[in-house]
Amino acid sequence: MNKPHHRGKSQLTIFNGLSEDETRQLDKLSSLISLESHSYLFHQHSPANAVYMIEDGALMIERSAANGKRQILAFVHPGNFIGFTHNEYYEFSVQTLTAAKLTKIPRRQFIELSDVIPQLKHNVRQISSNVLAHTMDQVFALGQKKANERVCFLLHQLLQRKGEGSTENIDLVMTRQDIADYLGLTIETVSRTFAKLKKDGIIDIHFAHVIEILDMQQLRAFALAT
Amino acid sequence: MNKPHHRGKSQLTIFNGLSEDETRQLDKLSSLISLESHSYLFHQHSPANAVYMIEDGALMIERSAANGKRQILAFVHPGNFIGFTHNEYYEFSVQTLTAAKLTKIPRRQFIELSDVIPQLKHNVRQISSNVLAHTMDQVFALGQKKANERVCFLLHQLLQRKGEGSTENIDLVMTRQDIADYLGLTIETVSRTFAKLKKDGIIDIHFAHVIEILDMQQLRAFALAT
DNA sequence: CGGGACCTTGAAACACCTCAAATATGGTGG
DNA sequence: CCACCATATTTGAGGTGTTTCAAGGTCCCG
Repeated sequence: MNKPHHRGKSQLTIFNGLSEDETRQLDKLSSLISLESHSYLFHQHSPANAVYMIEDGALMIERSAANGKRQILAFVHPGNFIGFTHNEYYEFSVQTLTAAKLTKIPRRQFIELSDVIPQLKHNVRQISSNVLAHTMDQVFALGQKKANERVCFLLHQLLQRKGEGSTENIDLVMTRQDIADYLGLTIETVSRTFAKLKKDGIIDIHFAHVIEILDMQQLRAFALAT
Repeated sequence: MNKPHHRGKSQLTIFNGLSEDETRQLDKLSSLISLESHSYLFHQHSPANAVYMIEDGALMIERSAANGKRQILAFVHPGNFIGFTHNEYYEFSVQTLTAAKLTKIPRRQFIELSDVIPQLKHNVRQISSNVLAHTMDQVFALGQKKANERVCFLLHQLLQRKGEGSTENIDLVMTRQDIADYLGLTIETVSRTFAKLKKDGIIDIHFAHVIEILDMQQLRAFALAT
């Protein structure tokens, strides 16, 4: 494929620090795929045949249970690397929140390549460490934080993947239900918590999906509380 | 070191499938350390200089916050491999629940060795996958399960590391507070939940720390609920 | 046998959930 | 471009599970 890969500002991607030749080797394995909004990239328990890098759009990683309960494990964005595992089957599903474009790389071949390109191996390890760290953060949030702290935790995460920029607006591409399933709350509690944060002057809600941070200091205090 | 390594029945350890020579190479890097009960192996944010394999005893992985809140990330047992990271600093503390013996291996040298021994590399990857899977299970439990389901979730986990044996007794080496901090509950809720499970005939409580499973089917139903 | 730490139990408060209804939003066809 | 519709969000009222605060009981170890 010849399309340029997404490269975030200072964000870590699998392409970081690769030589042109190494990048070419990866490119030879790659294909670009497009997905519609609210479609599945793959499902839990399906064979883990490929890894993906997000070029454009937003997706969420989810785990569902027989009784219909659903836990969102992460919201992912351009530059993120997903589907990497050493198990035979995926342990979660990945669903698009918007139309999306992804680079697809056969998993076996990707692993073989990462075994011979030290920089690529290093990147993969770094990303894997970050994924685990992110998941541990979520455990802490779900185990120890109150509803308002959890919502701020999410807003803070969404802010961080933009630059350390000013009090920008946050565009929430996910529904309240998605947020609830990420934070272990109900949709009503999420909605009420947003309302309370607005009343307290910490955020403003321009539209349901456009949030402005008014008091960054307080937001961070809630987000990092505990 | 010449002490034999712990090898669980079918449990995956870093030593799985290594040749005698490869095992010897690891042994040359290893030292055996002993820790008293309720002492720290290392603290969050300290330099990640070594990885460890548990030979004997029980420990817990914890993450603490400034305000005193604490989240237990895992209870670990003989055969488990801990401290492996590609970050410069540990992201959690490890504390002993009992007196413990561990094999200590310098992290840098361990990583170098795992780069040249395919089987060791494979084992490390497998273990890392398991750690992430375990953490995702915990996210699901904390986000979606009720108190009784969470307690059964823990009991079920503790049962699994013994054989698929019969209705054995479980020896809880951790305190009710540790359990509470693992499951995102309070100590009183944990205590009341145990009482309720006993009243419902699902478990029996011989001593506070010796639990017998009476109704395995119901326990699993609760543990895996959702 | 005594003392401290841990565990259990009770009662009341509270955060969050459930159920229900009203309102807002965003996409679509006329 | 607007009106309409389906869907998503907000808000209200009441219920429930979990927490908080407090007291009593149990266990273990010296």
